[in-house]
Amino acid sequence: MPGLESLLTERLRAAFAAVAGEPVDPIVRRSQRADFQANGALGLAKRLGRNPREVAAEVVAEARKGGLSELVAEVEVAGPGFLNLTLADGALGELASSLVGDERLGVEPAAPDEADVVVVDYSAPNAAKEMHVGHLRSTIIGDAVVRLLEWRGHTVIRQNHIGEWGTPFGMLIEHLLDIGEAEAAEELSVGDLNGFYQAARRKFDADEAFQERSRARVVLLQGGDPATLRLWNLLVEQSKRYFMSVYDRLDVRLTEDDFAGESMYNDQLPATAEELARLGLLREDDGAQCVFPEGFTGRDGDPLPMIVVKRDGGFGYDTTDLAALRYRTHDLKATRLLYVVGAPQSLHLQMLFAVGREAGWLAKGEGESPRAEHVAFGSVLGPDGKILRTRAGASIKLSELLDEAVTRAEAEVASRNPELPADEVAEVAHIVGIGAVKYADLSTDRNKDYVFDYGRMLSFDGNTAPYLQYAHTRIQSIFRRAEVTPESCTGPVRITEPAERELAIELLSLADVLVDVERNLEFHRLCHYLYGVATAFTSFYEHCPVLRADDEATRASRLALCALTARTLRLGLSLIGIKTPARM
RNA sequence: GCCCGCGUAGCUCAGGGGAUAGAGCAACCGCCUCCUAAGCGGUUGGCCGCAGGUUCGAAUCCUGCCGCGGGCGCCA
Repeated sequence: MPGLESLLTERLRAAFAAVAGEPVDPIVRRSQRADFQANGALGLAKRLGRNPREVAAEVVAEARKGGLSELVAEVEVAGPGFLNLTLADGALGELASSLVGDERLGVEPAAPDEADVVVVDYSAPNAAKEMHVGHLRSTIIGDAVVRLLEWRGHTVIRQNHIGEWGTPFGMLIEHLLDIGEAEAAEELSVGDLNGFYQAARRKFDADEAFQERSRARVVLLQGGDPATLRLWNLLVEQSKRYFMSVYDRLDVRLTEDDFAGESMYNDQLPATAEELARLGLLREDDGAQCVFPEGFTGRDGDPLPMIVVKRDGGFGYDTTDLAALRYRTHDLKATRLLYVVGAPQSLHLQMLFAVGREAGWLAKGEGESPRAEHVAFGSVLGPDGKILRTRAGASIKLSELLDEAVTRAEAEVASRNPELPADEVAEVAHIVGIGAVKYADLSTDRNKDYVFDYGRMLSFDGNTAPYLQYAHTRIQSIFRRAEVTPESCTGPVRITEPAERELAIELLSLADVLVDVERNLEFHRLCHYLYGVATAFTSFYEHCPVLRADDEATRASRLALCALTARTLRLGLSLIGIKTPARM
C-alpha cells in the first residue's frame, strides 16, 4: 500500500491527464490549510493558456468521476488555482485499519527488477590508530544505509575498507619489534592505539636510522615477506578486535567478515594497471603512469591525474581505490556502489568514478547500472564552531565520546525514574546514550557540518532520540495498564478527533518517506518524519484518553492507533540503528 | 587562482518552484484528583548573506559578488 501522498497523486494523475491530454504531475504536498494540496493546475493552465481556477475545477470534476470522493471528503479550488484536499475520516480509518494487519506497515519490498546489489563502503578506520568522530559519522550513516536497503529487499554487501597497508606500517612494525611482541600486544589490547602509533611516529620523526628501517620494512611487507606479514598481522588483528568492540557498543551490523581493507587489493593492483593500459587510458607524466579523467583540472589549470603507478614503481591509494571499484563491479556484481566518506574527499571520488566510467566498470548513462554515489557527510564541530577536538587540540577518541554520552544518559535516567532497578538503568542508559549520539548525527542534513552538543542530543524535548524513545515507552505503558498485547489491538480504527486525524495521516505517510530516503539516503528526512509521528502521538496522548475512552469501540480504535504508532517508531528507529526501550 | 559545500529567529536546525517561511532551545504565560509533566497548549521573536535574472509564482532554479569551511600529483 503506498503512502497517502502517492495514493492521492495516483488518483489525481488520471484526472489531470484527462484535462491536459498528456501526463501531468499533480504535485501533491502536505498543506497548512487542508490535509494535502495539489498544485499542478497552475502550471498546466499556463501551458494551456487557460484560467488556472477553471482548469482546477475541471480536474476536480474529472477526479470525482474517477472515484476520488471515496478518499477525499472535500476538494476546494483555492487562491490562484490550488486544490485543497481534505481526506475522509472514514477512508483514513479504513486505511489505518488495513495497516494494522500489514507486517511491513504499508512499505512494500523493492520489486525484483528494481532490487540492487548494493556495495556499501563505510566506517573504514585505520589499523593501529584510534577511531575518531569522522569514523563515527561514516559508521553510523553507513549502518543506516545498510539497514534501510536490506529491509527494502536489496542485496547489501558491507565493505569495511580499513587502512592497514599504507606506508605507516613499516614504522609500526619496526616499533613493534623494538618494544617486543608481548609488550605491543598488551598495549594494543587495552585499546591504547594512539599511544602505540604516536610512539612510533615520534621515533620516525627523530631517528633517521629508524626511518631507514621503516622504509625497508614497507618494501618487505608489500613484497610479501612471511616474517613481516606475521608481525603485520599481529597489529591488524589487535586493531580489528578493538574495532569490533566499538561496533558492538554502537550496535552496528559490521562483522569480522566485512573487513575488506587495502591489503585485500594488493595482488589486484598490477592487473588493474594493466587493464587501464590496455584500454589506452594510461599516460606517463613526470615519471608516473596516470589516468587523466575528462574535465578535472588542478591549481595551475593542468589536467588532474589519478596516479596508477608511482614514479618509484609502487602503487598508492588511487590504484587501490580503482582496484576496489573494479572488484566490486566485476566480482561482487554490484549495481549500486555507495561510498560513505567525508565531503573533503569529494574530488577524489568524482575522479575515481570518472575513471570507472571511462574504463567501463561503471555505466556511462545517468541512472544506469552499475552506478556509484558518494554518500558525503560534513564535519563534526565543537561548541566553538571548529572541528571537534579536545582542549589540548587532539582528536577525540570515539570510545570516550560514547562513554560520556552513556554516563550522562545514566544520570538522567536514574534521576528521572528512580523506580527503575539499577541493571535496567544501565541498559536503558546505553540505549538512550548511544541512540542520542546516532540520532544527533542522522537528524541533520548529512552534507552539512553539525555542532556536537551532549546536552542538546540528550534532551527529551525537540527532535532527539530520547523524545522519540519516550513517546514509545508511553505507548508501552498504556499496553501494560490495559493488560493487553499490542498484537491484539486490531481496531478497527475510527477517526473522530482532530488529534486522531493528524496521527493517522502521519502513520499513513511512512511509505512515501522510506521510498524517498532509499533513493537519496538523506536520513534526516526519516528523522523529521519520525519526530512528526511522535509529536502527533503526544498530542493525541494529551487529548484522547485511551484507557478511559468513552466507549469500547473508541478504546479499541485508539489502542490500535497506539499499536501502529509504536510499530512505526520502532521500525523507523531500527532502520537507523536505534533501539527503543520498553521503559525509561 | 580554480573547484566543491554551506550562509534561514539570539542559539541548534527543518523547509525537494507554490498561498501568511516552520520546529526545538532560550524568554514569557498557562496546564498534573486524569494512560510516565522526560509531557502538552499559548505568546514573543525573520531584508531567508547581498544584487540581478528566469517564472503566473523563488528561501528553493540561474549568474555575479560577500562571508565561512574544505579540496586541488605520487599521504589515505
